[in-house]
Amino acid sequence: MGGAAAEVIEPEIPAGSRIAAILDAAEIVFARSGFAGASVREIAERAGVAQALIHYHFKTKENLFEAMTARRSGEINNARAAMLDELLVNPDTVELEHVVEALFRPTIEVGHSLAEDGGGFSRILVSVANSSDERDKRLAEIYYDPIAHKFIDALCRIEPGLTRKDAVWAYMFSIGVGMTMMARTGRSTRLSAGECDDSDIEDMLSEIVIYVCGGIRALIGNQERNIQ
Amino acid sequence: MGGAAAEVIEPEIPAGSRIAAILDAAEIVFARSGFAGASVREIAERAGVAQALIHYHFKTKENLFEAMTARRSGEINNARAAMLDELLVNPDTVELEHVVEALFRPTIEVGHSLAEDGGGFSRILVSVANSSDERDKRLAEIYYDPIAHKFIDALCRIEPGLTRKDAVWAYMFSIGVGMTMMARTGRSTRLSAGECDDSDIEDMLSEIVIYVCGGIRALIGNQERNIQ
DNA sequence: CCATACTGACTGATCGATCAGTCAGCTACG
DNA sequence: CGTAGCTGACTGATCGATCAGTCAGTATGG
Repeated sequence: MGGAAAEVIEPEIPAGSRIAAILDAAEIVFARSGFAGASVREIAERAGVAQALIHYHFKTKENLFEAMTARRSGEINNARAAMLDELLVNPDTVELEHVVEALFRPTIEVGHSLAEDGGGFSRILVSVANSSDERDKRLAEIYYDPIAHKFIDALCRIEPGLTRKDAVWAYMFSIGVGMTMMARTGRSTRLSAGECDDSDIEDMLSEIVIYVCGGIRALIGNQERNIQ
Repeated sequence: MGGAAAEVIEPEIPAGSRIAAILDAAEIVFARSGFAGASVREIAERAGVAQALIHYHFKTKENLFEAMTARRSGEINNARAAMLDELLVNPDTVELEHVVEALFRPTIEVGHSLAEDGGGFSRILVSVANSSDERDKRLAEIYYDPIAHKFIDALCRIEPGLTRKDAVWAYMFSIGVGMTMMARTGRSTRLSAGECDDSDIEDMLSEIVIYVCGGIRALIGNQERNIQ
């Protein structure tokens, strides 16, 4: 019930260290089994360290989960912010498609780095974003609300016909579409008998950009209809 | 691994029975804590039965989870199919908006029946749909792929400009948008300072229909651009 | 010499599952 | 009618396994 008082963890993790090994292992295990389903023992085993070392560095399983989330979402959101800022240097030439691209591309590029099946952090991101669990909601608020506001502001700037309210809906719905991409369940492949391969990320992303931009522009159109 | 040989469970559950009480309790507990996070003990306690009774009726925790999923998804998908079939009686007058409405409305109406915060089965649906876990993927395939094919077929019929491939993408992306609605994390409310209330289901649904139809129509437009 | 990094051995709690056994109700037979 | 035989529903007690977390103690490098 703490409320607003929450701080971002970002403690400089030296690559190649045991701590990094633990976080890598945690990413794989949490991605496969979820928070409750994962065991600290398995993470320790995969990282090649004693279980007690995890508690030594991170104190609790929850802290470990947060540290792992913080590391990757830092990477992702720095890349997103950089792409967005670069676009907004010349605001008049920015197209909606560019903003949507900046929203999704960093997520898939770092999210699929680890784990043998390319699932990695993306899977964790999906479950955190969709969870009603208090822990997950808190993480979403701390690590993803700031960048969300940046993108919502950008939408309002480059599409002046969009109300603030519709911009928030547009953002939420678009993130929902992105979840389809990141969950990587193989369902689209199954439903299409192979035509829609959700492991072909480039193809999928180009379809998503078309769909999402169409959705956002429809919200603008609707607003104009309401005014007239 | 098993493969195609999977059967739909649908064993006629008498309402008011102890079995129904167990399923109701399971729905609430699984929705709040997920599969791994939920305990059979807590479900038994909430249902007011001995823990052993759950194992007597369902044998394993997994079977219980499947039975619970089967019951609600049966309800939801029967309603969806009925709405869709009624629309397709007069295929020429059907608008895309009607199909999208048929896709989402039954889900929210039965999905929010149980559980104090109105979360109920919707939350379970979200996690099953986005999970890469084998158990969840199997459930999605058995209980949701058939209705998915129906909707994809309907999209192709009423929007002839849509290729089969883009219809599958359209379906997947739209389901992704629907997840935003069903997860009910309160994030849209937070990001909009109250303007976008994700507990106001009617408002949310009307925005979703606009967005989703815009997205689908954009995929049609893109196909035409490719041909020219 | 001392702090930091690290470990093996351990704890109490909780997990899903199993067990023998109770009990109400039904059937069959004399 | 009555009672023996049987069944399905259900329970309390308890199983071994596994969980997150603790702690005393060791190794190591500046």
